[in-house]
Amino acid sequence: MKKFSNKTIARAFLYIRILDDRIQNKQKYISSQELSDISGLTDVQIRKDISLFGKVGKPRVGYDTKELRGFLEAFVLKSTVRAVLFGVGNLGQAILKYPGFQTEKIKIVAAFDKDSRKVGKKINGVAIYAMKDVSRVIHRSRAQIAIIATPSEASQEIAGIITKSGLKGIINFAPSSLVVPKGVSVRNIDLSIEFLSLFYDIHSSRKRRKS
Amino acid sequence: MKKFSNKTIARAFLYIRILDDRIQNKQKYISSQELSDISGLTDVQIRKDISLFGKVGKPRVGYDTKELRGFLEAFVLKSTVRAVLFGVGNLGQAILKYPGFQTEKIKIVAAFDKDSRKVGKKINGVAIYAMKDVSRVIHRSRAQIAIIATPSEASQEIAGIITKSGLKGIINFAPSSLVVPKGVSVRNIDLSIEFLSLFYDIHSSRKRRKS
DNA sequence: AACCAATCGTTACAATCTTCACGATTAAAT
DNA sequence: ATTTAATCGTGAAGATTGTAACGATTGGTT
Repeated sequence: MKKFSNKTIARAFLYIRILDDRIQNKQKYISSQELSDISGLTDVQIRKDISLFGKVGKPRVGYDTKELRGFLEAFVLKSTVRAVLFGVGNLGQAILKYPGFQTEKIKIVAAFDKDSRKVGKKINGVAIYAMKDVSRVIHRSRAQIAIIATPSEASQEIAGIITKSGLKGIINFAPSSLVVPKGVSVRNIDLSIEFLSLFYDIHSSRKRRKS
Repeated sequence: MKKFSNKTIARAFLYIRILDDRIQNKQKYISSQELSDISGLTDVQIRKDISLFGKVGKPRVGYDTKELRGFLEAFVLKSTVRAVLFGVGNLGQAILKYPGFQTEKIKIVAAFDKDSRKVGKKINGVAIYAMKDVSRVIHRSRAQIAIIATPSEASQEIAGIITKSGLKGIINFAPSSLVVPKGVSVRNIDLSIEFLSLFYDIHSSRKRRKS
């Protein structure tokens, strides 16, 4: 399979979202310039990204919104992503209700929590299970990635459970670094670091750039 | 002021957090190798990052944990960050209770919500105000950055209110791109994109790297 | 005192990512 | 039919980021 960089892929998803919005508004074509205005990226970068996947734009016109949407999707969005969630506190519940997942091909198929009062309930249609059922539920639901939204103290232990169950991808919201076996991908989403680096950005540089 | 790259700064915050943990455990020294094992970054990168700030390591011993902590902090963490939050739904409440903020120098000083039933309440010690009071509360609280945790539809309008109030930094959790004046920094935290790109990562490349 | 091993700091190198410059293409106007 | 203007696609240059190699320093060992 041809390999595209992480950054290109992340931008491709952004383009797809913008395209979905324009398709809904019955817009037939969109130029790299317009995509640039919306996304904050440069028009050249957008053309370059898209051209990595293939030639699909029409000179003088731009890109056919539906065609480009389908084109990008074929490369990056082959199937629905099924995820399981660990930790149904505020953050976990926020994730279960996250609006971006409704339209995207992301489905949270099960949740787990230590609190026995939560077990057996459903939130936004997703059932909450006890920790002892993790392995069984993961296999039965054919989950592909896991989300850790527990307190930091529990995150490493849960990462172990997750990898033992065979999952190869983890999104970690706990402010901790996880040790995982080779072959497992981790994305750390660290709110503190986002805050602090934004703050640093504001204070250090007066001539601003887009993030 | 000397300028460091965003990536270096983000890693510096990560080092600080690791150091805090080790300082709590009374560990006196730490090597770049140990930092590497914990963080997943290479030891060379760590030494290089740290050396950008200055010479502070001791050959054959490593870095004095407290000294390095203080050293990094002096460069990147000059003062407490005061933030206001827009939208007190699940995500907003998760942010208000986010454990990473307790120890870090991040303080959420006020929250806003359209829902009049929420206005006047407090969550985790943070008062919730009505939207009409935004400007007044921002100025009185001397907030520096804003967090958008509202539905997407509202995010652009709120970004306008925020920038009119003079804030220069926005963290946007809504799956939308914001148009802001020059001089305002935006960090988009887009959960869909994180999920999808992790999923792509798992499927495309079999020879894995750390993220 | 001399040696050894661990560790930092740094220069040079490599890889990745972005921007630039410009030719190619095509719809519309005349 | 010709011209024009908008837009794409892309090879080359430039910028940024990460890696490797290795000398310099120092605590411990003999």
